[in-house]
Amino acid sequence: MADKQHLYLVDGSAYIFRAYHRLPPLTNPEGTPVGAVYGYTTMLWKLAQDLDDADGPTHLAVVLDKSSKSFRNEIYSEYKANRPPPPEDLVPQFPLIRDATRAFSLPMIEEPDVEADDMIASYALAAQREGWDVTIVSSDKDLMQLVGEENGARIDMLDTMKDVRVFIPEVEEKFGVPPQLLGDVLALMGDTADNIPGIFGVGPKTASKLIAENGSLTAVLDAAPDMKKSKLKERLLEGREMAELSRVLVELKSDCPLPIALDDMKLEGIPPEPLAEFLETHGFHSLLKRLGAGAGSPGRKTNLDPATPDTAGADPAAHGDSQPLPEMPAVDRSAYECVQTMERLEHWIARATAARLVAVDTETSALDAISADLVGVSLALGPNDACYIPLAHLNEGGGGSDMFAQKPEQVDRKTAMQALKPLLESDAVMKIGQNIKYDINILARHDIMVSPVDDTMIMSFDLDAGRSQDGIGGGHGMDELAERHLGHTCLKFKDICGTGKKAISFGEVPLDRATEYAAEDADVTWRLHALLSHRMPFEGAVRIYQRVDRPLIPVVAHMEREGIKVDRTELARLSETFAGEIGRLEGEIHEAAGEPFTIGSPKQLGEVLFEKMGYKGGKKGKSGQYSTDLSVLERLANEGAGIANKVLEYRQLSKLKSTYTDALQEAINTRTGRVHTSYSLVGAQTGRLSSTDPNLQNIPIRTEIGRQIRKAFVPEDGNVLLAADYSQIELRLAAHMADVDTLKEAFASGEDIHSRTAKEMYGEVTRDTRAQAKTINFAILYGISRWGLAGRLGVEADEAQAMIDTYFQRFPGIQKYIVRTLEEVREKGYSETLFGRKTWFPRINSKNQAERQGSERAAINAPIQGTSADIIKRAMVRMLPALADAGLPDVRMLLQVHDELVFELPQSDVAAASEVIKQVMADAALPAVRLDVPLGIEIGTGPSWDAAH
DNA sequence: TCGCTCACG
DNA sequence: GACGTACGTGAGCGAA
Repeated sequence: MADKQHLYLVDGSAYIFRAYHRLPPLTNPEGTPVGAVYGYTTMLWKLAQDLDDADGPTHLAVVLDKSSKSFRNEIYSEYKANRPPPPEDLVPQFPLIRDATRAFSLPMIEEPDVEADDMIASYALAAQREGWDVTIVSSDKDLMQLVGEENGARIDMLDTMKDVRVFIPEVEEKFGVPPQLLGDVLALMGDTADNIPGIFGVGPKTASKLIAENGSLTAVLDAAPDMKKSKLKERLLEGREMAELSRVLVELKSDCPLPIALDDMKLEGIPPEPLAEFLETHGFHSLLKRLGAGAGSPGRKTNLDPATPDTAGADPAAHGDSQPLPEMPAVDRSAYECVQTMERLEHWIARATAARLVAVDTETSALDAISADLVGVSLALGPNDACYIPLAHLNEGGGGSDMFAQKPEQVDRKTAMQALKPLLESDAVMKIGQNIKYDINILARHDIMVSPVDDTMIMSFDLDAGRSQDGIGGGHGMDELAERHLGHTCLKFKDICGTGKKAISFGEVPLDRATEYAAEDADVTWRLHALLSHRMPFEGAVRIYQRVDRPLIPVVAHMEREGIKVDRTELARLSETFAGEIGRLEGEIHEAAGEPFTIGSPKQLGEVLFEKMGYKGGKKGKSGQYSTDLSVLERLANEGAGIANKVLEYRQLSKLKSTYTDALQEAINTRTGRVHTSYSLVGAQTGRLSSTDPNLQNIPIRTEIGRQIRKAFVPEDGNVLLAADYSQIELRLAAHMADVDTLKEAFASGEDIHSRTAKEMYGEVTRDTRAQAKTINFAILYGISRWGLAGRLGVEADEAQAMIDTYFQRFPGIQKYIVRTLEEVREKGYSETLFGRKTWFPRINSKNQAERQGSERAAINAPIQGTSADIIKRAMVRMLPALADAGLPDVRMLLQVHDELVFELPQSDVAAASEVIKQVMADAALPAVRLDVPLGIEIGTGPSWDAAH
C-alpha cells in the first residue's frame, strides 16, 4: 500500500500580516524592509524540514490573496470595508513573498476574485475526498470550520508561530462547539476585522453558548421570540437578517475551480540553487549557512548536495569568514576599541545608557567567580560596536614579580567601577550576558549588583534544550552558539592564554589581543541576544524564561556567594581514618590475589578475579573488559568470594576519600572560609540545576559511613542548618499529570504511597509487597521495561511483565499518560512541563531501536522531573523576599539538591522560618498551576547537614 | 579523552 | 533475530 498523502496548504497572506507585527523591522542589504519576508522564509523552511517526518507534508502549496474582492463584496458591500491599508513598510514585502515561494520551488496559487480562504477550502475538501490528510497552515479561525475527519482523511490546522496543531478538540475547546457548528457561532459573533456584522452585543462567549444550547443558528434565531425578555432577546430579533447575512459571509466557498492539480503539488525536495540565491540577495545568512552545511537544510537532504559549487561558494562560512545575520555585518575585530582613559569610558557609559541594552562580559584571572580577580570588562552596543576596558593588566609575560615593570595604560579599577556602577545597576538598562551569573558574582565583589539581566545561555537552553545531543555546556556555550547561529568562529581562550604549564592569566595578555578576544565575546553575546530574543515568542520559550529561569539567576548567584561552612578538621580526621582502612584492605586484597595489583583499575581487577583467581561468570562489555561493578562483586561475594567484599569496601572508602573528604578540604575558599559550588542552570536537559566544583548535590547520605561526611557540613556558631524537602514530589506530580484518582486520594489523606500501591496491586501490605511497589513506582517514573524491572526485582521478565500489567490495570491513567506523552513527543519533537518548559528529543523517531527506546524513556520522565524542577525553582525565587517580608532577614539559603533546600539561620528564627519556608515551597506551583495533590514538605534542623535530616 | 564506577535526587 | 535493559546528573581514576 502506498503511503498516505498529506497536503499542506499555506495561508501565505494571513501569515505575513502576523509575521509583520511580531517580528523586528529587519532590512536587507539594499535597505528594503524584509522582517515579514524573513519570518515567512523561516516558516517555509520549517515546513520543508518536516518533509521526511511521518506526519510531514507529501504535497504542499502556498495560497495567496490576489485581490481583496470576492463574491462577498457583491452580496455585502461593507465586507472588509473598514480594513486599514497595509503598513507602508509591509507593502514592498508582498512581491518578495512570491519570490520567496518561488525560491523554494513551491506551487503558488493566487486567483483573481477568489479569497485565499475559499481556495484553501476548495483544495482541502478536494484532497480529503481523495483520502488525503490535509494540514492548513494558518491560524485563521474561519478556516477552523474545515477541521474534521471524513472516511479516515483528516483536515487539521497548524499554527507555526505558536507551534500548535488544531483538530476537533481544540476547536471545541476554543469555541465550545464542533467545527461543523463553528460557522453558526462566527455568524452570531461577527468579526470586526472583516466587518462581518453578526449580532450586536454578542461576542464569542454568548455565541458559542447559544449555538451549543440550540444546535444551530436557525434554531437560535427561531427560539428568540420565546425567550424571556432581555436585551439579548431584543438584539436577536432585531439582528436576525444581519445574522443570516453573516452566516453566508462566513461560509467558505468550497467549489472554486482548482488551477493546479493536486498531484502537481507533490513535494520532491527543494533544489538548493534558487533558494541560495534568494537567501543571499536578502542577507538571510544564517539560513544560507544551514543550507550550505546540509545540516538542517530543508527538503530531502539528497537533493541538497553540500558540494554543489553554487551553494558551497555562497556560504561564507565555508571559507572561514564570519557569518552575519540580516542587518548584521560580519564580525570585525579591528573595529573594537580598547578603552584606556576615563574620558573614553564615560563616553561608552553614556552611549550604553542611551541604548538601554548592553552586552557585558568580564575577564578574570581564574575560572571560579568567587575567588577570581577582575581583570577587565567589555561592553557591546551592537554588531562590531564593542569595547574592552582593561583594568588590571600587567605587561606581557610580566607575571607581576618585577616591580619595576611598567603596566599598560589603563583606567584605575576602583574609579572605573564607580563609573560603571550606575549603568550596571540601572533599571532602565538591560544587561545581556552569556552565563551572566558569573559576571554578577564577579561584580558583586566590587559592590555592583548587576540588574536587570538577560542571559543568552539560558535563552538558548529554554529554546533548544535537548536539541544538541552532545557538546560542552550542553550545547549552549558561547563558541558553539556563535558557530550555530552566527556561523562565526570565536577566538578561543586557549589561543589567547595557552594551555597547561605555559598558560598565562588573562591579565598578562597584551592589550590588543585582549581587546580582540574580550570585545568579541560581548559583540557575539549582543548578536546572539538579538537572534534568540526574536525566536523566543514564536517558539514558546517566553513563559518559562521570564517566569522561572531568568528570575532565578540572581537567586542562584546569591546562593553561590553564600557558600556553606565545612569543618576542615573533621574532614581531615575522616581522610586519615579512611586512609588507614584503605591501606589495610589493600594488603588483604593483594594477599588474597597472591600478587600486588592496582585495585582501582577495573581492567586489572577483572583479570585478577576472572583469569588468575578463576571465578566464573566474567562478562566482557564492548570495550573487551570484564565488568566489575557493584552487581558483579555482590554476586561473587554471595558465591563465597571473600575478596569481593573487600574490594567493595575498598572502593567505597577510596571514593569517599578522594571525591569527598580530600576534595572538599581543597574546595574551602581561603577568603570566605566556606565552600562555594557553582550551579549550572543549563546542566540538565530536564531543567534541573547541576552543581560543579565541587558537586554539592551528591554528598553521601545513603550509608552510615558516607553520612559521616554530611556531619562536616555545619553552620557558623550560634546558627543551625535547616533542610526542607519535598516529599515524593515526582510521584505526586505523576498522580496529578496522569490524573490517577487512587493516588491523588492517597496523597490527599497523607497515606504512605508505596503501601497504598502495594495494597492496590497485591491486596495486602507487607514489607515485601511495599518494597516491590516502591520499585515499581520509581520504574514508572523512569519509563519501564519488563527486563529492567525484572533485573531490579530479581524476578523473570514474564513475572515483571505481569506486575506491570497489574499496575496499569490498577492505574489506567498512568498507561494513558505514557501513551499520550509519547504520541505528543513523536509528533512535536519535544515534551513539555506543566510550566511550559520544553525538552527536545531528536531521536524519538530513530530507526535504531535502542536509541529510540532510550529517548522514549527519557521523554516519559522529562515532564515529571522537569515540572518538579520548575516548582522548586519557583520556590527559590520567592523564598528570600518571603522571608524578608516575614521579618526574617538573617535566614540564608545555601544549597539546592533537586527536591531539597538547605538554609542557615539563627536558632531563634527556626520556628518562624520553618513556617515561611514550608508555605513558599508548598504553594510554589500557584497561581500558574493548581495541582490536584498537596505538595508535602518535610523540615529538619540541627548542628550539621546530617542532623538536619 | 574515554570508559568505568559510584556518589546523589 | 538482535538490540540491551530505569530517568537525570558530576567526579575521580586508570588506560590510551
